[in-house]
Amino acid sequence: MKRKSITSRDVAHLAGVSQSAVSRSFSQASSVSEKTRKKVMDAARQLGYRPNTIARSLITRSSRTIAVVTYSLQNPFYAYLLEKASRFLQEQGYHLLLFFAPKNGDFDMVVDDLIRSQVEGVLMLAITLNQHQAKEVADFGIPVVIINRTVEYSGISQVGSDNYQGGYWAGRYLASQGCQRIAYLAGIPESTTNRQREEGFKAGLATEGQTCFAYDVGYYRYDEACDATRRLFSTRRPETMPDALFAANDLMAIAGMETLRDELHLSVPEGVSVIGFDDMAMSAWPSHSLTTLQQPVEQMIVKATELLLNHISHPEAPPEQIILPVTPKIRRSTRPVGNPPIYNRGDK
Amino acid sequence: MKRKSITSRDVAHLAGVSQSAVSRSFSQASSVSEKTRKKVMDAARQLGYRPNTIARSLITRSSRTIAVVTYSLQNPFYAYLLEKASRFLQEQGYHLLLFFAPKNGDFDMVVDDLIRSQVEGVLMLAITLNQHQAKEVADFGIPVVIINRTVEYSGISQVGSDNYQGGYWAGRYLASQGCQRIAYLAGIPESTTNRQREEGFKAGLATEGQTCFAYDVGYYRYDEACDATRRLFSTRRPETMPDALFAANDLMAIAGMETLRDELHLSVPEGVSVIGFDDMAMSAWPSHSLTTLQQPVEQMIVKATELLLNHISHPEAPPEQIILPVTPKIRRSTRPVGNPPIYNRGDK
DNA sequence: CTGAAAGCGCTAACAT
DNA sequence: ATGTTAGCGCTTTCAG
Repeated sequence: MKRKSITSRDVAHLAGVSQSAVSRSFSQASSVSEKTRKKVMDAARQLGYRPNTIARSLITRSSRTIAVVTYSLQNPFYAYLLEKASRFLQEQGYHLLLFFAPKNGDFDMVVDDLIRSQVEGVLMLAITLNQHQAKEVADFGIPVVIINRTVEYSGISQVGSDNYQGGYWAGRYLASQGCQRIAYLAGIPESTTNRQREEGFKAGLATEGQTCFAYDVGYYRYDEACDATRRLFSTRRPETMPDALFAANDLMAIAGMETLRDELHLSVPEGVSVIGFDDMAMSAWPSHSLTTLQQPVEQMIVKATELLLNHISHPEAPPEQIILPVTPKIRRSTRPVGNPPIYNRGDK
Repeated sequence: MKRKSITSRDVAHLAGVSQSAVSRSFSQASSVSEKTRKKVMDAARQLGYRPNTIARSLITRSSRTIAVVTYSLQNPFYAYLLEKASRFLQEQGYHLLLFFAPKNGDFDMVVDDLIRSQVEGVLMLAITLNQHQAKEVADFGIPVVIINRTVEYSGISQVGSDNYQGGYWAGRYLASQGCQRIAYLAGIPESTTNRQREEGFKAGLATEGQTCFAYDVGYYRYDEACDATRRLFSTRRPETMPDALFAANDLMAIAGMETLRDELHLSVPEGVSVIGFDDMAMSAWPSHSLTTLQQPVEQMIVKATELLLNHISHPEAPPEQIILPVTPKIRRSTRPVGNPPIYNRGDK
């Protein structure tokens, strides 16, 4: 980038005004006469001048940039969150710096990078900062809002949905429907989302006098969830085989269904009822038609971005934790109430 | 952002060295004695100092930032492209500024914003710049690489895959398999990807003496593709109903299959063969098992980012157009060769 | 190897 | 309303 750029000085020369007149002309509410502004704008157009955002940021000490940190876009739910949030922030005149959390877990570098970049705020999508990292960002005075994950550090704002309630609904619904052997397919075990969904689920089962029949871990990933499903249903004896599956997110629920149907030759919902969590767009597609707990994406984004913007303009505003309700979406991956399970495992 | 930040001056004071010594200590290959560097680093740690990237960019005239412009992440294929590209660039030490092209098509503002941001390069995912916009960016001296879309402006580098060849394969394969009435489900009609795929497709059909039996437009979107499929198959007379469908991308192909199976009660592949384009992760899932043309994502990203980085370091390097081969993935959405089509439209 | 000094391109008082 | 001046926090000559 050694290309010499056109500066406000150049424009000033050509327009025959002072350099600050140029600056003023390009800032919204500054006192410039229409005449000078016009002269400046003409000269600017002629030279192809653009104000240098970096120089402006340096002096105003505001980058108008927000960092969005995410881990993976493999899960369409997060791609959706990202797009929504980005568009919103972009409309508010912010720039978006995108960071992916490294797969190797070297998150400290990202945090460091974040801080150096002078971003005015950080939006985290389902990323857990540890204590130390969270404090580092907070101590630096950068507002952070975490979406869909929580962190044990009260200094940070978080918005998520009611995972416990969702899990509770799933557990209770399956049990009340006559499912007898209900399995749980966990996300990342130590994640708060997973823990809350799991606890809620167990509490829901308990209302019907049941406990979790089987448990495996899919780490919120498609392929891992396929494996876990195989393990969960790897028995030949019907009495040890689950007749329902609650997965901690939709991606895993769909992986479960695919594996059940295609590999294990078990039918959904006749043989096994399946419930997910999130309600991604594709969960509603006919081939999946997944019963799930819908997270209010729109609301989450609105709340999170509002919160972030508010923290930016009012640094002393106390952190908030917002929990939004989830909505059960009953589709065709669960049996209608009362129907007994039917096994029809193929023999090939 | 009125929070007063710790500057290199503060660190210099504490460490008892000059401000430039601090600067040197934080830049990789600068002549500083280990002793001074240590003093500086200690002081820096103590104060929680981070070099201000903005100030650095201003003076070095290099922001180490690349803009990624995309239109939508609704299509998982693009989410995947974005993640791959971002991670790669991030590993190269670049920051990523993410821009979404506004839905209302007001792309000029984004272009302007891009330029002001002093990004060193622009990576466009499936976004068409018009002549004027392309020139604007190029004239400013910012290298641009467009992935998976082409633009009629020779001053810009582009990397895509062989759309014509892919379309050709699809057309020829379906025709040679015995399909008689092959329909085309177009993406955005005027997009180059669509035009090339369509032309190749027709050429492929022609080798078997066929022409495109029916045509409709899905704009590369799921819901639009469902509608288009309904229109395409809205006949009662078997001889006017297509027996195969080639969609310009996987998302539409899947939409087609879903609609065919669930609404129209036509089976795939027995009643209708379906081929897509892209090979998204989910296309391989059992429930879709979509025959498609695989784009070499990994390669596309590698080539595109290499090209971009190269243009950044060698501004005079001429633009290149790279076309990568696609690979047919034959799955279960197409009939094995020779099997005659079977209609089994349900009557509900 | 290190410090002093001169800016990068812009905004924001401060005068006029 | 406009020009002048002083930096924003840093890198980079240039001396020493």
